[in-house]
Amino acid sequence: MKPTQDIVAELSWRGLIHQMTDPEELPRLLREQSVTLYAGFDPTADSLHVGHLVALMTLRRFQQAGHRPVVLVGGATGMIGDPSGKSQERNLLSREQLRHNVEAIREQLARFVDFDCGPLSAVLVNNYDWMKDFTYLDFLRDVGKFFPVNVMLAKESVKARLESEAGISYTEFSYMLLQAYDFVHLYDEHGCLLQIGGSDQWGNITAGIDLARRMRSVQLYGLTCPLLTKADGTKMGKTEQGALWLSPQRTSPYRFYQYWINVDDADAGRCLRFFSQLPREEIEALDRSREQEPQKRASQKQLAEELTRLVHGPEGLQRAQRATEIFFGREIDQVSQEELEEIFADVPHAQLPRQLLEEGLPVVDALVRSGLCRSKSEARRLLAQGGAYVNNRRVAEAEALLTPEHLVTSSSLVLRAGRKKYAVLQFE
RNA sequence: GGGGGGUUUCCCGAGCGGUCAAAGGGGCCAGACUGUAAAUCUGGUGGCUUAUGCCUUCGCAGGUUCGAAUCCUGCACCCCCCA
Repeated sequence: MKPTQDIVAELSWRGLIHQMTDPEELPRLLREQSVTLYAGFDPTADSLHVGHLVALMTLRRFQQAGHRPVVLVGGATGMIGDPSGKSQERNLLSREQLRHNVEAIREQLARFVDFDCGPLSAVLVNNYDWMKDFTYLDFLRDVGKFFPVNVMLAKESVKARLESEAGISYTEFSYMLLQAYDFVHLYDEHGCLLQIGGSDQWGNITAGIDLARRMRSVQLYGLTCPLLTKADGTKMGKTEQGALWLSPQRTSPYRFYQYWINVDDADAGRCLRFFSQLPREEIEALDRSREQEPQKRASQKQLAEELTRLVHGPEGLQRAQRATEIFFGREIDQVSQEELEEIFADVPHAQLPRQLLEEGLPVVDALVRSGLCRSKSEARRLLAQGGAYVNNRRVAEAEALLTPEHLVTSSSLVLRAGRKKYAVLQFE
């Protein structure tokens, strides 16, 4: 079977190739035949995050180009902890936790690759399945024997930790053996020839290639994607609340959407190339749009729309856009309780007795009780500086009172502090 | 073991015994400008019934004094020099 597209050329103009083994042979192979390839994801949390998105999208592109992806969930490797790119030894997760995480991640993966499309259907595997019965002695004899420690010590992931205060445990040191063996196993079981991953995975990937050569006398390949960093050098996908997660429970579709809407111009081009499905001409048209009419923010809108739809589905996107309209729109008038609940779903809510409102609740108190201000002094300051809003209408008088007239539904009203911080007050 | 220096509000850092809730910078918050951007500018940045008022805060515990972050004593931790 032939691939439908030159994947290397595609990845290349998008800037998605950091390194590959055998740059002569691999592109030719990928042009000539449909290849089975894999990428692994360790279940360190019950959701993937934006950091995983580069590899995920690349896997997706491979499938669309006519190759077959194997997605590996690291039930076994997750028990050990990958030292790559980590400056500290990490705590081990419990088996319970891992099982839960594996299940959760499994569902998310289905959004990116197609598990039901004939011969190119993606395959989902868990390395716990083949590692769990591998005894320590067998592993040392069959796999460990092929790993010269001096080579292992030279790997960047290990070297960095050896030189640091934190050091590295034998457990994490052994991580690369497991990942290397995964590659060999997937070659045996699925004819997997290529492993892809982030640039920090290079050492682990080449370890697998070496192992396959020694154990099976076969030539496997590796390809890594660059790490997604911002123009200022910091990591993409970090928010004040921590990582930007793919799970709607951890990061609401609204916040996910907003993250991309707010991407810096300097980063938008790279993001589009990395994450968008748009063809080259359209992305270049967006580049021009950013130059000539930046205020339209066409790139950010495209990015936010496409990614939110992919990760949260069309309904998720719609909710995020509707919320955006309200959040950045004019005054909030009458809305139904359901609508308000939906739009402000991930905004903090506070419940107060209705009587307070009947008696007239000072805005200062409301700001504190909603959690938007930490003290009355802070609330007064906010009021004085013009940063306090009730139902998106600025309130500046320090003594202003909230009354039932301020309700936008039968029992709720919306407070805002500054540009973007909201809270819903419910009176019962 | 001997000698010296330090510990200040989120961080760095200044601080005459009263006029110190404590300079300045950073960060953070708000506002203006704008494109829900960046840069810039302005204001704010312990709490309280907003008050020429009260309370809490300057490593910890005591003391001197009308009055202490500022002086004294002890304790803890950190740094430097000599042995």
